[in-house]
Amino acid sequence: MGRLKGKKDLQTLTKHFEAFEKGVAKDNAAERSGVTDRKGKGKARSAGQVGLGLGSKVFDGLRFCISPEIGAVSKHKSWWDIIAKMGGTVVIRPDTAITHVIYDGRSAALLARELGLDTLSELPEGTVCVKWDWVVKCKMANKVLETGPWLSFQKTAFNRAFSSNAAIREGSRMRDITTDLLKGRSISITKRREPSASDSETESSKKQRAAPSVLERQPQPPKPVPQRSSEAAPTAPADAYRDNATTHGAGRGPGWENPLANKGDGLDELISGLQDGTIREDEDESVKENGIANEVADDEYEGTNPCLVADKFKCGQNHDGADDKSPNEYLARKFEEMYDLYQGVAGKDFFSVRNYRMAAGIMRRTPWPITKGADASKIKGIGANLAERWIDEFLSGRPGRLFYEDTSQARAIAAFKDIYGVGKSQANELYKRGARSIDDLRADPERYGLTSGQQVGLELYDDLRARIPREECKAIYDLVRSEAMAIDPKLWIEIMGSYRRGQEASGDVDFLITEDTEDGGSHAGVMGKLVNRLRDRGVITHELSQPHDWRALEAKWMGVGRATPEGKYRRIDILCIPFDQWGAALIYFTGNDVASAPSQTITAGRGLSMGKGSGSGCSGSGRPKDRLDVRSASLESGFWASIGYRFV
DNA sequence: TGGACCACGCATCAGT
DNA sequence: ACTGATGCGA
DNA sequence: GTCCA
Repeated sequence: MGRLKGKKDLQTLTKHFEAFEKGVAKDNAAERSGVTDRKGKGKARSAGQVGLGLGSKVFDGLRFCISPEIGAVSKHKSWWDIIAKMGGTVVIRPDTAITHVIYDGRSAALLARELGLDTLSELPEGTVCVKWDWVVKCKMANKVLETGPWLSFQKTAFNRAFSSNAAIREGSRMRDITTDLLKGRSISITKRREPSASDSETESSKKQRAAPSVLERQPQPPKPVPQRSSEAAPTAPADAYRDNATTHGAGRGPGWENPLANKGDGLDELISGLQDGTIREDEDESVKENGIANEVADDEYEGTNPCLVADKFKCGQNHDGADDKSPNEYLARKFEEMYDLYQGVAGKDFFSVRNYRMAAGIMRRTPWPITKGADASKIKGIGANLAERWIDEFLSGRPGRLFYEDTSQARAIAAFKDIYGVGKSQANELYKRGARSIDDLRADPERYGLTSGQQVGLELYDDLRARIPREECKAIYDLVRSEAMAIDPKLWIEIMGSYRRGQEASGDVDFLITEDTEDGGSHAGVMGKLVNRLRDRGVITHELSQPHDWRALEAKWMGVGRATPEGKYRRIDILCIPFDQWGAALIYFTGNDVASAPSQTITAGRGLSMGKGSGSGCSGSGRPKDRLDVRSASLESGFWASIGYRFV
């Protein structure tokens, strides 16, 4: 009887709560400035005002934790409101300053779990668990009543454990609000997870984890195509394709040779050029951002990096080795540490984390030694926050916030994030809900409300995490291609990703499919047939996402399959694209970290965008950026040249 | 002070 | 049933 | 997180 159906509930409620907190802050401000008539509308409010009279803060100094409950958003809202009106403070997660917990349920173990604690003994000493009724009575009496009759749990095991276990709390890392006022910081409970008696009592009857969502549903049968060809592609006016057609017909550019006729197409050569040792496959993220950072830094300090473009994506630049050139290597590493650490941490927004990474690049590229934060804040990209809060702390040499981060938590969350379908947000949520290992999740999947896709990810955790040997990619490719050919021999189908980059192993296998429209052909509808056939052959075993429109020229399918019934399960993506995007898509979806990631970045930096939007120049929308349709192949070579990027 | 900064398609879900 | 927001992968 | 209107 999960009171908490899923993590979504908590998230939703949290959102409401944040809104509520804002409202309270505003109200307080308004009160201070003498505005008494607030535009509140709940009956709870007026009742409270009537009952209390002005300035009567019955709950002044008390701090309440109300555990989230599903399907009760409005109830909680009114509860918060009432307590706030009575002068109390409301929090949604327990901290070291709470005085009361509102709980109407029946089991201490349940409550502990809902609070994200291992046991209630982690609550601050003296915390009282009371039923909501107590608040109501207090409100009516206009004073704080004895809690006796309204205790959530009568004097029993809980209360005993409570008082006798005070010492344990030393180890608990429940948020100490006296030292940690940081907003958004997640509460970390690192006490070893010891299943309590009540845990097993309430959980043992759980049924086996839900079966992985094996395919049972067939894609819809093909329908007649209303639209006739890619000319009608919605992404750009027909004019935009004129040029493409030319290049198209010529078929000169890299990636334009028909793979059927010519297995190794032009891009392969380009790719091989990429691999000549200066480029490391796994550099990914930091590379592109360093690119920006370099640019930024270079603006400020000309001459430090004479060969800007050339250097930018040569990831050969030492990342971890001694970089003697930089007097600020120490700081750079610290920021890289921060980036690694916070990347998986909820509560840090995308841009903040990205800036840590940028800061690392800036540090490394700043030619003069930074000795204090104030110096650094002069640099574009380093603001007051980074300078004062972080750089000064790093330079002080004292263990700072970074030092105190909980690595066991980080490790658990990192493991969760490796589950397909579980990202930063969910990984943190799972931890909050008490999970500490993959086995915890497997032992009781229902408790965590995993989606079907996530269940597949959990079920196939090891397989999906494993790299796929090139050999096996090839085997899968052959299977897929033969089915595709059986559907329509004129299809173009190419394997993408790291396989295409010549890597020895890949994380997944993805396919790009199109068909030349020249002779009226079209690959519309192929996706469904192909998936069906592969499923029948047992190549495809699980489905993770389907295209909205199986017959669209642009469609994406994601799932799991294997080359042989004994083989490991592998992630498989299939992508259909309009024919005229083939060339660009080859580059784009080959997804080379060197080519694709920085190309987005670098174009963005130059006021261009790789979005699939309009053709060139959409000033009408007032958009600051000119749009360059990269997907139009004719622009391809010119595009890459225009941004000053060369493959070799 | 508040918005821009940011790929995009699909799944899921809150709100209505 | 529909819409908009969010999370996710890549 | 920083930067800019």
